[in-house]
Amino acid sequence: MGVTKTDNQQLKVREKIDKILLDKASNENCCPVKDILGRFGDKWSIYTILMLGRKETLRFNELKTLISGISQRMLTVTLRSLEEDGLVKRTIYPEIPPRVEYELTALGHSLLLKLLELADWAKLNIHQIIEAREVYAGKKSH
Amino acid sequence: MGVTKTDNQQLKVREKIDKILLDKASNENCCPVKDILGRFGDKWSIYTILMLGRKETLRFNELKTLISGISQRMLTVTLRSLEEDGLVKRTIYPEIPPRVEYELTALGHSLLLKLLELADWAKLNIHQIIEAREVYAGKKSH
DNA sequence: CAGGATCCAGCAAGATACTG
DNA sequence: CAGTATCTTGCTGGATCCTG
Repeated sequence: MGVTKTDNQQLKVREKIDKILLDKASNENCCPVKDILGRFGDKWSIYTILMLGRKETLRFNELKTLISGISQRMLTVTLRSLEEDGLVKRTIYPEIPPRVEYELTALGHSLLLKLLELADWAKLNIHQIIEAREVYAGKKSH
Repeated sequence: MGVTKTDNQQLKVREKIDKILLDKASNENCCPVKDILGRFGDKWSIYTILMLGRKETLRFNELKTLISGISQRMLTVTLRSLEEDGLVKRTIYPEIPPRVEYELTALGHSLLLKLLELADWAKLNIHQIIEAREVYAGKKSH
């Protein structure tokens, strides 16, 4: 034998990584992961997706109130990029005063689920990370 | 009845979101997800983690070669922040010429797995997203 | 009410030169 | 070899004013 279960897992992981890196080559200059993560790696996208996940639809100023600290411009920019990626649907009602409603698309909902999984990881390990940061800070000042 | 399976799923999702947002309140000013995502949402962290996932250990210049386009400074900064969070272990061998080896910690490996899951989502949906972008671009110029 | 346009500050990130 | 230090720049994101 000589091949443990851990070794096998390792091999699978490396295979997967290689696949992703291959995709990168086939695409222009960026692997999908990086592209996607780049999208919601910004300051507000995650909050926005989470907030939209809590209700069916939300209006612009409702979102602005829910996402504390966001500026008008950033909310507009964030919503536009999410809309552009097909994660958020924007519906304009030609009324006076104007009304615009935002909601997650099916794609947006499926991303939301993945984000929640990642959130679980984060919640599970946040203490380890914080601890590591303290250790690191301690070593630095030693 | 009147409560479909979809409704139940929706409720669970919203519950989960609420939990995350509560954590945000208990922490300083940031939910764990955002904190964590902020870390590897930058330009190079993901590549670095992926590359480190392919080998046991890697030296500074090996990494620099593997991650095409990264500058010396950015590699240093990226590795330091990953080390600070306890995702990467840095071992210095006091030789001449100096040798420094980097490897993923257990925590780093567990994050790698989650990143690969996200990568799967990205690979599965990248075409939908690209299509959405084209539709959006088409609408804009219409 | 929803958001477009503009201006500006601050930080992220690149290039270059130097060091233990 | 594996960085650090410094300078410079480009873009993110904020504030403000304006419009359909």
